[in-house]
Amino acid sequence: MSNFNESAGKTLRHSRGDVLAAAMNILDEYGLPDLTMRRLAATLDVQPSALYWHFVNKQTLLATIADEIIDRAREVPADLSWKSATRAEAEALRDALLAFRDGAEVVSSTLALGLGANQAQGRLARALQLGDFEPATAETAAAAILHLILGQVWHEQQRIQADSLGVVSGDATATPEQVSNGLPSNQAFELGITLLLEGLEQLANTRNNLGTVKLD
Amino acid sequence: MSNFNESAGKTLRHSRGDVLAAAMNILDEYGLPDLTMRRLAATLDVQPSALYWHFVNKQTLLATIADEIIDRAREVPADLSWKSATRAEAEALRDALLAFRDGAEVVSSTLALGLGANQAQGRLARALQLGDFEPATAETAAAAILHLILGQVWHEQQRIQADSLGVVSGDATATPEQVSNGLPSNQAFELGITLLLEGLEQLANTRNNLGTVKLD
DNA sequence: GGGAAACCTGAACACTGTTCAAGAGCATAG
DNA sequence: CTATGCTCTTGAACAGTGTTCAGGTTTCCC
Repeated sequence: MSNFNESAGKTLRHSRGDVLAAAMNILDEYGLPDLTMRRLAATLDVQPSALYWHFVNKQTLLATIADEIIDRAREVPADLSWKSATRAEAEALRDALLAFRDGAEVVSSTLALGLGANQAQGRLARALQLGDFEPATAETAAAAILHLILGQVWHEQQRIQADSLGVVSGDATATPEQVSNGLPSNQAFELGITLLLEGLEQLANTRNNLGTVKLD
Repeated sequence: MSNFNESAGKTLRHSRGDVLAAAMNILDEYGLPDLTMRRLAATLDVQPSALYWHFVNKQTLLATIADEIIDRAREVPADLSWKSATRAEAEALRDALLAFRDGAEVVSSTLALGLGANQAQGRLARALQLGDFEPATAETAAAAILHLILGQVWHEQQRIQADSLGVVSGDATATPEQVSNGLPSNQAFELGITLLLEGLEQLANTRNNLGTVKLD
């Protein structure tokens, strides 16, 4: 039999973590549409059916990836006000999503299917609890912030990919920052959560001063 | 040859509008996963390839559906303040999304791909312009509101479908309103846009009083 | 009637996720 | 040192997806 294994390929018998890592590598390098079970199996030198021993579904694979993506969001300082803490959590979450190609879409989908990625909302809600909001209010506001972040980053990552391809948008040499006459992504994100945080502070004030809240 | 056409089936030669209508019917009755080109063709008594004369892609079909969904959003009164007008537009948009099964997911996807559904953001931005916000600010705030609506309605419609199936969530006879200890959908939506609108009003005030805006 | 445009057929291509019986590889116990 | 059992993989197939294309109809209009 051949004795020297050239090209360093055949590493037999992978673990669930190996499959997850390989999947996240494909996702980050080639994007979500290229993350197919057959391709994933090929990079592991394995038949596609072998993957189903580690993950019962492709959906649970994606959910695990989503959990891992948001698990990598950095910790925020513990001695912040509710407002700064919430903003810091939001920024950490945004960065975590941006750190992975198509990260927002993956997390969005699995969150919409109710599978995973609850930790994101949990962290935001915990930061909000530092203010004296009712639990249901904090949880709902956290969901709102999360939806805002996911929508914006999804949009942003889509445009990154569209720009990487040769998609010309009408005029040649279009201003790279504002495609649809809005603010650039960073400022758009900052504006969004600032608006929500200001709104929440207003809510806290009226609650403390009047005891009841009057909307609009 | 047979002379009486029984079972009232064969209506030959459809138009683009027919295909669109049939597709929207499948979407509303059976959901997005069941909206396949083969099934659509079958309901029209046509081969799948025939559909590609009317729509070059399935994606453009979905984009057209998305446009149609938000086109059906009701008009809002013209004599409102920027705040009431924006809220009214947001509610009209939400209702339009809820009126169609998986409406939020369809609009979300096609909007993320930059294909259509810009009218939604346009209407929100136009309402915001009634306040004296800078155009870029109004456009960005409109995008934020849109993302919030899409995220919440997507989540809501997902749960509607999950509840229609036999998905039990831990405890039997779980409270039908709040699954993850947040507010019910209507109030969650109301809270979300109220926060954004209050934040915007605060922004307008500080701008008018100080000439410059200080965040956080 | 003739010509052009609108619309459709039939068959294939290149994929996708998923299932299943069967078989290797490897550790632990007798 | 063989045997039992668990972990992981094979190979082949199934049922489904969006899409293409050359060649036919049917319908409208001059």
